[in-house]
Order: sequence, then C-alpha cells, then structure tokens
Amino acid sequence: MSEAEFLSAYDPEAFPRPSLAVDLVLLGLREGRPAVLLRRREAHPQAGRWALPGGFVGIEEGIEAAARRVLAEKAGIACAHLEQLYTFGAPDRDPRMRIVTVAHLALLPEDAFAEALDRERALTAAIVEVAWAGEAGGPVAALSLREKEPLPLAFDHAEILAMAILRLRGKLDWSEVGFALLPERFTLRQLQDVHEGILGHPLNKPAFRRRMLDRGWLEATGEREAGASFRPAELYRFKRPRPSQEA
Amino acid sequence: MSEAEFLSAYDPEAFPRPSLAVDLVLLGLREGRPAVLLRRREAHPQAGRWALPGGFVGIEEGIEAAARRVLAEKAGIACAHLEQLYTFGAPDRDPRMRIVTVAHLALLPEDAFAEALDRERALTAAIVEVAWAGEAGGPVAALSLREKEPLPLAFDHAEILAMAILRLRGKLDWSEVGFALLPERFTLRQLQDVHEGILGHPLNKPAFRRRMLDRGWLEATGEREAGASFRPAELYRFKRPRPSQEA
DNA sequence: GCAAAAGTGTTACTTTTACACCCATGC
DNA sequence: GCATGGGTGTAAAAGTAACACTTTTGC
Repeated sequence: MSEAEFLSAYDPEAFPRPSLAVDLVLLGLREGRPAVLLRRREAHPQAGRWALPGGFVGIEEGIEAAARRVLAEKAGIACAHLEQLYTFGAPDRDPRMRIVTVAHLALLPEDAFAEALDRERALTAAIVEVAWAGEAGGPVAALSLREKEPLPLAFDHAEILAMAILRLRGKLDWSEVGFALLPERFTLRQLQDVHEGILGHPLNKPAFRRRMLDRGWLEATGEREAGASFRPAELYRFKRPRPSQEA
Repeated sequence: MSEAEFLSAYDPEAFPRPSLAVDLVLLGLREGRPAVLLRRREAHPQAGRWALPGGFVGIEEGIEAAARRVLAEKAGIACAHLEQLYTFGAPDRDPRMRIVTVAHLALLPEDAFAEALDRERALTAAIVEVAWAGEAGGPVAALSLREKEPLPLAFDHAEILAMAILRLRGKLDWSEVGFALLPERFTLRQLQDVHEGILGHPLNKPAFRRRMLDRGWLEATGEREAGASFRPAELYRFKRPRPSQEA
C-alpha cells in the first residue's frame, strides 16, 4: 500500500474527539497591579460568572492563528505579545462537553489595555490579586476595578490566570517580556513600575537601573518625558538584541 | 432557560474538530549525552521515519492521564517525572488529518531507560545531538546509538525534541528536575554528570558541589558507592524541600 | 606506594544590594 | 529656593569560579 492509498483509506471520523478551544489571558497593568480583561457570561453554563475571552479552533486553523483571531475579534487588538501558556483538558472542566483549551498569555501596554476596554463594551477589567510571593504559586482572585469585590471566574479560568502570573513572574527578569507591557518609548521608572507590579514587591532603584542597562536591551532616545513638575526622565526604547550568538 | 435546559439543547457535534493526541519525549542519558526512545514508523504516513511514542486522547480521558497511559502502554513505565511541554497544532503537521498534539517530557533514570529499551522491542534509543550552546535554541538531531547516523524524524517531532532540550536546560539548575534522571541514591559525581550531559558542557567540580549542597535538596545517606578501585563516593538522596514558604 | 577519583580550603573575581548624594525641572 | 523625582558613585555583601591540595580506596 502506497502512502497515497493509505491516506485515502484513512477514516478521520473513527473516534469521538474533544472540542479544541483557545482562551486568552489579556494582561496589563492598572493602578500598578496586574489586571485582566474578562467577559461576563450571559449564557449558560455558568451564566453570571466571568470568563477569559476565548473561542474554538477552526478545523483548518493553526492554534496561534486561532489565538490571534480571538484577540482581534473579542478585544479588537491587532498585535500584541502572545505566547502559549498551557493546555487544560480535565474531562469535566466544561459541563457542556469535552473541551480542551490551549491557554495563551497576551500582554498589553497600558494604553492598549485601556483602548480595548473602551472599545469592547463586553470586556471588563479586573485587578488580579496574587496571594503569594515570588514563584510559590497558588490561588489568585479577580477584583472589580472600583469596588474591589471578587468576580467569580468561570470554569477553570482562575487556574489559568494563576498560571499566567506564575509564568510571567518566572521569566520577567531574564527575558524581554517586560517590554511588552510598555509603550514604544518609556522611562526607566515606568519599566521598574512594570516589574514591581508583576512581581508584587518593590525593587531597589539603582540596582534595577544598572541591571537593565547592562543587559543591552535599552536604547536611549535622547528625548525626555514632558509635563512633570520635576526633572524629566530620559525616554528609552527597547532594542531587540542581535538574533543569537553563543560559544 | 435554565442551565439544565441549555445543556440538553446544546449540540456538541456542531463543528468539525481536530483530533487530539499526546506525544512523549522519553528522555534519558546514554554515554553521558541526552537520549530519546523512538519508534520506527512501519505504517504510512512517513513510514520508515522515527517518531516519538504517542496516542490519541480518549474522549473521557484527561490529558495527563492520556500521557501516563501512553507511557505505560508504549514504554511499560509505570511512573516517571512527566510534564507538559507545549501543544503543537499546525494544520498540516500530519497529512492524514488535523491532529493537534500535546507534547510531554518524561524523564527516565539511566536504568529505567535501559529497561524500557530492553522490554519494548519497538523502541530504539537515539542520542540527541544538540548543535547549540546554552539556551540559544535551534535544531537537534537524533543519532543511532552505534553508527551515530542521523535518524530522520517524522512529522514535527524534531521540533518537539528541540523544545524538550530547551526546556530542560532552562530549568535544570534552578529546579529539581535533574534528580528525575538519577536513581534514588546517587553520588555527587553522577549528579554532575547529569547536569553536564544536559547542558552539553563541563562544570567546575567544587562550585557545583557547593551549589547543590547549599540548595538543601540533598541528604547524605551515610552509605558509599561500592566496587571502585579508588575512594568510594558518598551516596546522597534527593530530599524534597518543605512544600513552600516565602516572605 | 601508586593511581584514580573523592572531597575541601583558599583566593580572586563578578554580580548584587544598599545607602547616600547630586542633578534638573516647575512652581 | 524648595519640593520632587531622576540619575550616579561608592562601598559592603553575597554569590561564583578557579586552583591547589588532602583523603581514601584497590591493586
């Protein structure tokens, strides 16, 4: 039997299959704390609970493509840092049917976060309250912006959110993800605010400055921040390092 | 409409779905280098190429459960360190049909690796040749044990293998995964061999010893290695740290 | 005693941390 | 000139790397 013959004889419907979805943790910073964009579920199941934006993966659609489509359709965002987080597939995670979801983490600078919140009326921002320090892991809660009341999350989305925070904390200071939460030009103080917001604790200023500058990621623009009643800070730009070179 | 009514009206067959599989990178060390267990594909597609052991996820089966089942069925291994790696779902990764696979990394101590290789005649060991240093990333090759000839890998399995190495290198020295590649009792030299094999470069002995001992992961057993014609090394045991405590 | 590898002490070096201070700007 | 936050110098501390050396075993 040739490969072509084999393929034509193959029955792709032989076994029942789970549905495949993507869910997005749309993460930004608000009031110096991590924040997510959530949708209130109007339909069953779990009507009234808050869910991460998500959608099914099309039969001819790549997984990242599906995530980008959801990003565009549900949040109106054309481009953002997007990475695969983890795949959640407990048989009972959704009562409708077996749905396996590939969770993704999308990082939004403060203005993109605010824009999406303005534009998409279905989305609500929630502060992410992290009850643990460092990379210990554990539960997180989503709090409403104003009343700071907990918003109950749908399905296993609290777990997904917790993993997003864990991942981000883990790679923040050795990778370049931090810049995805900043506008194109930013001050070192803004960069430090991002790190402090994600890590959940204050950092030493001179040490932080030097670490960042020594990484070779930053390029001074020569421009300065405007509108402050004190010494204006220099604006930096993220300089993508040369592709790769190692010994 | 109540939640119960909604659920009974829901049609789970509304859209075509991808098939969902798990693939396992069964990683061990052989001749001081990383090695994987592969199956030669006898059937189309890609007959003659070498594939990671894998299988479909049952409709009522959790993803990790499926990975453990494949571990048991295809490698005869009841228990090993197993972690989810990444989900691969390019639409054309398998010519039969759309198959999305959740790749996993399983770590086998040297004897478990050898046992699985002996027991399961369908499995072949291959040395993983890593062409890059550190965590630069890039292509890897699978070489036959004896002739050191490259074994062509099926589908996107070379990519999966590369990601397994990348992941392992990345977390080797701050996490406890290294111990998953060792028997219950081991010498510091064996531990160093594991690290050197995975990282692909030699390490300084006193520095390595002290780092490991200072981590608080090791417990001296008081016993000593036997059968050497030189000073026998102390045997240590991995001591799981207290669950978690942070400031 | 010799060979081989285990295991340790010391020094030098690099990176990180902390504190203090100076600088530039708007009011 | 004063308040405010930006930015830098210096010194202490911690962690890492390298080397030389001692120890213990089988033959």
